[in-house]
Amino acid sequence: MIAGALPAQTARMTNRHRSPPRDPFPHFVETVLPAPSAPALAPPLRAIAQTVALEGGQTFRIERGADRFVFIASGAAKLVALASARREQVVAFHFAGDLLWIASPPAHDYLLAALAGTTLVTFPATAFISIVESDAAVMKALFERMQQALLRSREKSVSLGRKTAQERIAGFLATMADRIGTGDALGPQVDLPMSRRDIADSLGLTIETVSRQFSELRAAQLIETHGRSHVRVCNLAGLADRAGHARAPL
Amino acid sequence: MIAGALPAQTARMTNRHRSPPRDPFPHFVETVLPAPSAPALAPPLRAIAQTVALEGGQTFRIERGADRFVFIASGAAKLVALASARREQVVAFHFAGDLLWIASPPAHDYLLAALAGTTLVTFPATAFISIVESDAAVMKALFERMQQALLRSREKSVSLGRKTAQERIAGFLATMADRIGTGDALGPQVDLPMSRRDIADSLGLTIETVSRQFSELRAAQLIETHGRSHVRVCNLAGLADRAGHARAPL
DNA sequence: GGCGATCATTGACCTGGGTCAACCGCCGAC
DNA sequence: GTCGGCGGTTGACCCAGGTCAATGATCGCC
Repeated sequence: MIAGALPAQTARMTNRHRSPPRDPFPHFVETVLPAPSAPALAPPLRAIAQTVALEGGQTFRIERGADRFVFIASGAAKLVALASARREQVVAFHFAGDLLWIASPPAHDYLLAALAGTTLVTFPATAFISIVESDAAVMKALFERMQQALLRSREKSVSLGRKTAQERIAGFLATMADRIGTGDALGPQVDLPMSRRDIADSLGLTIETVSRQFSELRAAQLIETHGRSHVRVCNLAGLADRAGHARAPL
Repeated sequence: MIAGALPAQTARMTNRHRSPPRDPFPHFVETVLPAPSAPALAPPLRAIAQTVALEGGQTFRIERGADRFVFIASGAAKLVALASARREQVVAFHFAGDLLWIASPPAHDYLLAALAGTTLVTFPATAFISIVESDAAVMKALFERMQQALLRSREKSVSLGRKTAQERIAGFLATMADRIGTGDALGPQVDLPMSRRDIADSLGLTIETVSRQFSELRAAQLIETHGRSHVRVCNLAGLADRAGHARAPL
């Protein structure tokens, strides 16, 4: 079940920031379980929990038919659907604090790949549900997380189905500024944990197109980039504008 | 909240099959509520339920900030995100028996449009949840429906992000054969309730491309069509093959 | 049964972004 | 510091599918 490294990538993945192996389970409890529910549910959940530490580039594969819940205690990861040999679709990015659910899919295989050092707490879905199902508050919390995932996925459908390359990139950067940006909302900074390839695979584009659009947004003074991953958003409104998030007036 | 007709469409929408206005609420109860939960929950749910009958082409719009659950008692509908003036993305098709949840979206407006005569039972989301949240079995059932919606949405992302026009159409037809097909699995027949435009808006294509791909699949003997909406799948395996549903070997 | 509007199909052409290829520059290793 | 390699950028070209336009098929209506 665990973490075969993608062939080409491991060599250079160093353990620069090897953090002390602190138990991530309490973090899961306080993030996911409403306070009143925690004491009763934490012990049985801990009994079925598995903790996985991934280095950047390593993957967590879901075998066919074995649904799992995965809590991201730290780090960042991409959820990838394998359409075929050289066609991967990044279905979602997930960051520390996210809880996701990966199912046995009808049409494609999925895998979760760490973008950097990442710690996961995972549970078999059926056992997880049967522990938690009697607790309405937890089910409601789960439910709301799934709603959010569904909403994000639908927004992605709009992006993939009806937007130009520039709109997708602008929307992507605006979303990232919102989800993992630092600094004030007027000039947020983002340290992108994913490569250009990951961005391309998420937005249904190629790395070349991603790169060209970054260059255009840079030329238009909407963003500044430093190094491969650091982006400073100079004009968030302008960016959102180019993202084509048009609502019906009023 | 209700059913403004899309401007251009109402004129010809006739009430050919005007069915007697049977109360759809019991259908909701038996489809969505597990039997043991029904007696306790049905009355309070009925108190907040609104029944809506739509003719083909009429829409049910969700106003900003008012999440609703919608049960489709009969008929068929498309859930549309309004990307902008002439860019609509059909985010999902739904058929009788489906329960969906429509939220106040962050970036786009959504609306539900009937593809034919359709009966809905709708509930304000917050009130609905607070009634059912104490019932683990119902929450679990809701949860599973949302999982399925999420899975479908992710599959749509793969389709929109990484598939060719022909793969999208083949996959669409295979899915429709599965969801609303009649007859044996070897030669299922489908009566498509949606127009070519709806299909195009769902798959991120244009009507012309949809039409061309239908023609190609017809020429390849994979399907036969009669009239606008009737499709007979002659070779489901071949269709699935062209859908590019490549799983990793094994 | 025939009319007419709308939807679907087909063809000709065009373009956004994919593909292929060359180069650059960041970053970790030593 | 300098070296090497990978990831990113840039340019030239091409093609799947979008656009524009004209014709044909359905189907509700009278």
